[in-house]
Amino acid sequence: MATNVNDIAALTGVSNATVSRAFRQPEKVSAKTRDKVLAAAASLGFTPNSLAGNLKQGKSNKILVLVPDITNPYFSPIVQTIEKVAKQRGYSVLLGDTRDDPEREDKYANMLFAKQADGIIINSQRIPFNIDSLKPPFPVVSTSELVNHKDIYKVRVDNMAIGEMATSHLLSLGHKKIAVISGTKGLESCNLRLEGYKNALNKAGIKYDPELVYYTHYSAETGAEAAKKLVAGFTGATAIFSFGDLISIGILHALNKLNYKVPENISLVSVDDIAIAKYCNPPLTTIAQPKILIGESCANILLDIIENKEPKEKDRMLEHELIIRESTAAV
Amino acid sequence: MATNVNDIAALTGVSNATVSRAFRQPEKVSAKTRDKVLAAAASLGFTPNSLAGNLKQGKSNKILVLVPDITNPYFSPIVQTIEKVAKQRGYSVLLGDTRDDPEREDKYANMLFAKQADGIIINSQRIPFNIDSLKPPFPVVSTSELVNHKDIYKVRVDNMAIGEMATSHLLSLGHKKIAVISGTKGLESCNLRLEGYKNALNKAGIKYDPELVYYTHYSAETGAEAAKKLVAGFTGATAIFSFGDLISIGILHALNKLNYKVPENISLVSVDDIAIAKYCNPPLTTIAQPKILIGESCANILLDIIENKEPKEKDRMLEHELIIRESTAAV
DNA sequence: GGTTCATAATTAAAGGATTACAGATTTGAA
DNA sequence: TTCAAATCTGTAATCCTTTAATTATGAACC
Repeated sequence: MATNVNDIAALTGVSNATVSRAFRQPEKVSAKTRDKVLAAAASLGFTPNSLAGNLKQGKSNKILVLVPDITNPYFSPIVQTIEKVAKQRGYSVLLGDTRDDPEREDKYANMLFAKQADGIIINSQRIPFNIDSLKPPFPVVSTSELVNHKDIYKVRVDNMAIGEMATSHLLSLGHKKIAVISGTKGLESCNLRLEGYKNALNKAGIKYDPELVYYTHYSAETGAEAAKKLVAGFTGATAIFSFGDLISIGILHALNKLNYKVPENISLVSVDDIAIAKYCNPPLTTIAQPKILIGESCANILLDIIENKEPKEKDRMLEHELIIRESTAAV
Repeated sequence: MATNVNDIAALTGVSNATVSRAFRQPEKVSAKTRDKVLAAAASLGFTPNSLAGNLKQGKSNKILVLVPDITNPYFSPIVQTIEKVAKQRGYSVLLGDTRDDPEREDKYANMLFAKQADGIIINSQRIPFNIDSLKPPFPVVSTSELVNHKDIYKVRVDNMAIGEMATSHLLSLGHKKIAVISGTKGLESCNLRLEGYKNALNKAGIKYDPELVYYTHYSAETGAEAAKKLVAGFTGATAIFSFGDLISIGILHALNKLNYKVPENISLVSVDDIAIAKYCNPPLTTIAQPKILIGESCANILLDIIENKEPKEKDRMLEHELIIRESTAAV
């Protein structure tokens, strides 16, 4: 059973170099030789061992994609797009589902140093390694703000503007008491969205009331809990700005159980525009994040870095968009 | 800048073999030497190059997971679980999102032959390579029926029983005219579920009516279209058995637009129990597939094969369960 | 002190493809 | 026909780690 280029070389009477070239740089081999080699390889079921090639070339042709939760319909299309672009450009995707566990993040990051991945796309707040141990340009792209890392390539969205846009939409419908159900406390994106909320309130001459802000996590389950608390709080809010569609799905569920009608009794706007947002009952008004574009940009920028094509922008800010559906209405 | 074991060896005055062992089999190195080596490596930021190790050992420590659509909330938890188990057992996951495209499937399968992955988990109908080019036990696990491949390890669910269970549930509520909205035509799982539907009908003495069967795809969008067609068909069905929760979400949306109330006007049961099924409006009655268990089994079986621990069962059938929520009611 | 065993460390040979460089052959022009 | 240029092929070094086989070290005991 043929196992390597030498066997094929022996069999076809050419050198191992030629066999290798027949696979990797076919244009450098005469048609006749190439056909002969490829035919012999095919007949013996031989495929060049990429591990050897990877070692020799010092390159794995793989990129690592870290997400906190692949199950979250916000992240999955991003990963899907990254995979698509990567494959087009000749790379494979290693998936690291970190669950926001620093230990797992660290372990995955180590694959970069062990040369198992040529670069990494990080969809969480942390950079799980000392950036100085790499020499620039770092093969790293992050989708977070990372205010302390000006030297890292980023693809992101203007979270402050998003907060302002969502709030303004509710204000324009006449809402004055707007509750916030935020994502995980402490996330920079959440801070910024809240900042935007305050700005919009401020411009409308409405005083910010911290009592109206609830913190939860990016899941339907915790969103439902937050909604229950909100209702129990008797705040008199006529609208809710939730920081994620998944949270909104939980809110919708809880509100429904409590016989609150959306949008008749209370309006709901959120962020993400995940695939099922338009199929909710009622369909969600939400601020769409350009998930496909985010994925494409992350992948292309990272691969450009890896291939020494300096990407244009170091900090790419992508457009968001308000999608008005049926979960918001005038007071 | 230190780049390999030899550098560390020179620096610490031991041999490269000892450096290697300090990392891979630390128990075989005296504590003193180990500490010295590891300290030197740490101070120089050295991590052994896994590509070289992989080559030498003829093993990549990676597994390939093929899914038609990572965005589908049925697949994402399976992948998430596989990733978790794999990491625990020392493997990384390469993600292949195939979109049911045979060309992409083939390309990915080739990674197995190029030694870039030690095994593969396939969540689609096809085995995208000639199984005979591998020698048993094949490092392949499939979640499909694959009736023509008795020699492949499988982890699956009893789709016929599922079809029967869903239908029986509706029958027990007094429904007599039950429409089916199936997944993609031709999928073996769909055939079997339909078979189960027929069996249940048969036992209840109800004649099977092919006019009541609609084919669509596993997405909310196409599910909604199918529902519209169904309503336009004036079949008089009082219940729908949809083959996936995602389809049901589309159905719910369409029905809602058409002012049909679920379950008052029409009952709806489906399959999967995806995470948001219980947060739908109304919450979906559905037959849960054991997604976590499927993921765990796939991963453990595959890794057992890879590590030459013969797995117990070649064809593991996992339990499904009817979860009664609020989308079904008595006629 | 001299032996005997463990234990620890070293030597040196893979593992399989890639590629710079050199040598060979063909092509095309004169 | 001849020679330069272009194209193709071969040689051999290299990528870096792992590990079988071997040797060195040291502890324990008589």
